Amino acid sequence: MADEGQGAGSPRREELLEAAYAYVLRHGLADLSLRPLAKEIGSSPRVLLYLFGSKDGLVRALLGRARDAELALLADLPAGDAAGLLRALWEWLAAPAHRDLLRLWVEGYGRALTEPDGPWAGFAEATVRDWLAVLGRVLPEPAATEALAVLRGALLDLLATGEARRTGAAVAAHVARLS
Amino acid sequence: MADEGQGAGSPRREELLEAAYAYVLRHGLADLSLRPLAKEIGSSPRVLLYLFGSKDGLVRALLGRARDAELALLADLPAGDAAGLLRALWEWLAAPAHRDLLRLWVEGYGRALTEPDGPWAGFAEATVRDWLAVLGRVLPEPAATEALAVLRGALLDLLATGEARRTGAAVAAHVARLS
DNA sequence: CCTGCACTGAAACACTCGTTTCAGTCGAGG
DNA sequence: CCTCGACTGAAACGAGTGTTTCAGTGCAGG
Repeated sequence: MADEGQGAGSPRREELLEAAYAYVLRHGLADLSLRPLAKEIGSSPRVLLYLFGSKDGLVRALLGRARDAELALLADLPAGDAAGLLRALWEWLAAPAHRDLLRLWVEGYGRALTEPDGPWAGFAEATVRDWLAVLGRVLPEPAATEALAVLRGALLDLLATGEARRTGAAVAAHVARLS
Repeated sequence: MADEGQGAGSPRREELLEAAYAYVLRHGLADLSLRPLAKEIGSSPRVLLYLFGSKDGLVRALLGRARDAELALLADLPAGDAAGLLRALWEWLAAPAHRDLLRLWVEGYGRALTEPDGPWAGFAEATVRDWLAVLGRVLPEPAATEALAVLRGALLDLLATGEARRTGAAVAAHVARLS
């Protein structure tokens, strides 16, 4: 990496990354600015640049942090049949507590599509692969891709309309046909 | 509207809007800036502000223009059964010629979720409603919401990975179960 | 003690941003 | 001719941007 800054694995860096991550969950990544961010997490632009190398480096670290949160979810899923897995995934996606993370996720996804260079590069494709790997263990193609599409599409619907009942019913209808 | 500028329906405005729309399809909306945009479409920031009132007014007009393109698609769809409709929709979504529009669409969707105020407001929900209205004519709930989810989810997958075969097969599998 | 190293504060640099001010140009209507 | 309104160019304004420079602090190991 050419942009990691000086304190690659330092504890102070982890600490600030965590605080910045919490900040970004609330404010989004789109018009992230160093001065307001630094002020709210009790740091300074100078220090963020020192620890992350550049703003792009910071954004990359934040995106990586978001992906870690996603991978953590996918890691400790109840190992069972496909229907149970999908139900667990949707329960997680629909939980209000995860809404901020998922909004951030959609934002990063959108940016990654329009700007294939820059810090977002590869973010969209990476999450598709991550999820497909999990679903591929319990479903053959094309059912895995279809299940992923249902979850992602229903999530977009839910985030935009807030209608948990309708979107939940659609996912349930899909799951019901699996068994 | 408080932000439409002076030349609400002028021909010059339509002309520049069209040029700006083409520009935005190529460059995305995220870091749109008046000076580079004006330069490339043969105008000036001064004029854009005059015709659209503010940058937000311009962005709103561009988002409206994108939605018009979407509504035009939904309007002249072959009236038939659900399976035929879904196949036609996916064919449109997967067409390389529409990729720029769809990327712009994802970007606007993401921004609308993270910034409920501002010019993006309502964009995400509006497109969900538009599509659901069309699908609701040939499919009952929860099948309509599910079909929308499959199309949207498969589209996200396709835009990120470029794998037309796999995503197309997933949509086809879903459609096949309808009849 | 002293040297090095991780870290930080203050201030400046060199932009770019949306927007405004002022001064026009041009063609149509009275 | 004259005026009015639509439209435009040049330049400036003030704020905010990522980043750099310089000058430190405080604490570890030799």
